[in-house]
Amino acid sequence: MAQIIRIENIADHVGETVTLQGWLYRKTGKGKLQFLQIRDGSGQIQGVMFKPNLPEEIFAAGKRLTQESSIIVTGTVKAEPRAKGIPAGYELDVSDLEIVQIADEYPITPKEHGVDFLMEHRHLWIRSRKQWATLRIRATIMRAIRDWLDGEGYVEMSTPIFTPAAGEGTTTLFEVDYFGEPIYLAQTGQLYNEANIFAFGKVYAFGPTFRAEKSKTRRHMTEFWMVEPETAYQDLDGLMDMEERFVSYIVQRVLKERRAELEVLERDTSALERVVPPFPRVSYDEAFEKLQEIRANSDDPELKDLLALEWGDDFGSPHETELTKLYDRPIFVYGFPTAAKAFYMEPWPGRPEVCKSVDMLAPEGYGEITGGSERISDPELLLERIKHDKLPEAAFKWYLDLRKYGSVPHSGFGLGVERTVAWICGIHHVRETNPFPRTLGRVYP
RNA sequence: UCCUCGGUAGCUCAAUUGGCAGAGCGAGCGGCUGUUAACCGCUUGGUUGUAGGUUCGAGUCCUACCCGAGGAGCCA
Repeated sequence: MAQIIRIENIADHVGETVTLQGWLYRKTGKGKLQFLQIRDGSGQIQGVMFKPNLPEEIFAAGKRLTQESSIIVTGTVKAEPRAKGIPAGYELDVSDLEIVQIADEYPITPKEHGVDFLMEHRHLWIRSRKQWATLRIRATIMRAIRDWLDGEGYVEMSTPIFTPAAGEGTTTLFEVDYFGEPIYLAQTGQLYNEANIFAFGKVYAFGPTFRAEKSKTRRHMTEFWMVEPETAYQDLDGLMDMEERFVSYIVQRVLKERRAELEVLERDTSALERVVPPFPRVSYDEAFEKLQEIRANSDDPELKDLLALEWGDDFGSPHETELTKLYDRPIFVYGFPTAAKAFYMEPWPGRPEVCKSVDMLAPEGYGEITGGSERISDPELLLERIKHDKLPEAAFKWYLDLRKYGSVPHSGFGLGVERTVAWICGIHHVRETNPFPRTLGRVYP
């Protein structure tokens, strides 16, 4: 054995003899030549075995290898411009091969498979190139999220996952038995973060969140990750400024650090290069007009039906999709009708029928990736809204307290990690952006 | 909950009017010095989602159910 290295560092070892610990991803034999596609979790490289250059038993060991067999391979690193590995441009001239285990017949072949089969084998599917690339990018996105917020002076706060039923609408909450009492898995940490900002000024929560929605679409999961920054002394305009800087940083960071993975995914990176501030800001009223226009000009009766909308309705995904088609970068839609939004959102000055809410819609049909608002800071108005929505006042006592002891304008948003990963990776369905997705009707594996 | 489509070999799919259940891939064996979804030859492969019905005969037609996919609704 030589020095053990990881494939992602292969460029530092050209001309050296090194050892790789990994798995056989694929093999092609050609008589006296064998090509082993080796992966070690950090990358992929082709190992070349030429019979006349090797002891007979080593070459024979190569022939025995099955897909996903675990192997320890020693060889000389060569620069080879035509090699397609990850990173590209390197090859390993194999001199020794140790078999750790000959893998059983592996169910996932290089050919095509259906969604159900792949989801049933998710524990193995994550080894495949595109899944591997997606999940590496996910990790980078999660790191970029923390790096940007930490760099801006935000303090990470853990908010509870066990929560009392703060309001109505428990139909979308997962109920848990808490020593005989029903409690619920958190849908958001926002209300707690509104308490946290009065102690720390700028905070964020980052973790899993749970929604018992019976949604079976490519953008829904019952368990997903969300980052929720909340900022004191920040109004709606300040919120949009912050969001566009934040999201641009994440995208540019992925472009910088995960080129090889984006290439595996065949992602059009020019669409990502354009993600720099400022993002277009479209009011609900303007968006409403645009959608009416698109609907009027459409020849497709089905689309006309899907786009039917009255002022005051929240947008569905068909509306978001049509709207984002008009732009080549993320957009903000702000000023939604108050009736369609949550009780805590600050009303628009002089126009109480709309509120200081904002969604960010990703381009290329990906739709909503963030939702946020400026929060009500006036205690009397907040109480009025709680009563208007017939929410249990007692449960919000602590929340109302926040408006009594040094209340300030403040705002925040939630960004859905899986939807963001899907957009940046150019992946159709959010289920591929989480290693073990929980969706309606599937919790295995 | 509603709409649409589907369920046949380990996988992806085919099977004409109701008439012998097939192909490719995978796997196994052999061949090949530049493959990378390799290629060539041979071998291996079936409770047609479940239950019932019609029929001389059902993968195909009928009924009910189960499961999956896409979408809608729903979704701070």
